[in-house]
Amino acid sequence: MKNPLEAFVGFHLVRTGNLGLKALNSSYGDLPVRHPDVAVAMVIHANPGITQSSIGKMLSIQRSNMVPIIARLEQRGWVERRAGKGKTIGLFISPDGEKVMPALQAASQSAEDFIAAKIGAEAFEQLRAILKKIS
Amino acid sequence: MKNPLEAFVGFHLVRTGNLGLKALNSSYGDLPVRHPDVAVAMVIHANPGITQSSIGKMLSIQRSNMVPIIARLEQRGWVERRAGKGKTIGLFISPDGEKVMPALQAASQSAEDFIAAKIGAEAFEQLRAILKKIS
DNA sequence: TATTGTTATACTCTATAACTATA
DNA sequence: TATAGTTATAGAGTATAACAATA
Repeated sequence: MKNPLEAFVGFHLVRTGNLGLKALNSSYGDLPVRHPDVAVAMVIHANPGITQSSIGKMLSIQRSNMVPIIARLEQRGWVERRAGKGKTIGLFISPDGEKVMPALQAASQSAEDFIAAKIGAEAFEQLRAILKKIS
Repeated sequence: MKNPLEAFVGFHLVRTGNLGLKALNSSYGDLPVRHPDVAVAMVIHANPGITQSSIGKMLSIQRSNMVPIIARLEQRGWVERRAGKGKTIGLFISPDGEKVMPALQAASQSAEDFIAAKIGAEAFEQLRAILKKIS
């Protein structure tokens, strides 16, 4: 049976995007997070005091869709909000958040390993370089 | 501002997958289709008489999620169903479907061009080769 | 028992519009 | 005006369970 979609990068991107999604979310195991939560936590961790809007721009997440993500992270006590200029709110990883960050990093890394094992180390590195070019 | 996710292929895949999704769906313009419809139509076109289940396996779409896709294609008169062995139903592109296939192909190709323009022809070909390796 | 088609449903993620508050 | 945060809502896509029909 022929798969005519193999020639189309667009369709491939959609499918492999879903593969990445499943790899990431299954890697979290019992951790009560989804992949956007982890991504946002990592960005806050690397940029203490960053605002929701800035994170949204960095990760291509709409402002409105940032709200429930931050709310979850705050509710778990992993992220703190401190008033900034105007209506802005600075975001910081809390002490409890610092404790869980290594687990989040390790889980994300295991998803990386899963993908690398699936396509081979060489293709994996090429893929990383190209995707980096896109964003 | 640092973006720690640039190091993670998994997150990249999710984001670029969404990029591919938007590129594809916006390329269809006035055509009353979404990207799964086009993908399925292309597979039927390349494999006359194929069953829903086989398409689902090829494209990683659940059996249950194939139902509304086929229903839409049939309702538009682009796809015909003919009884096969047992409970199986063979799928075929109808004459009306044949007429619209070039437009679907062209639209999908324009999405390809959009992505290629975004990352450059060289990276695009590398990307195609690697993604082909995944599926 | 295994496969196919189907229905119903829940969940995740994204998109849009509109509102308030601040500069 | 422009930006930040928020609320509400709609839509697309995926996942799961359960059922009937056929081999």
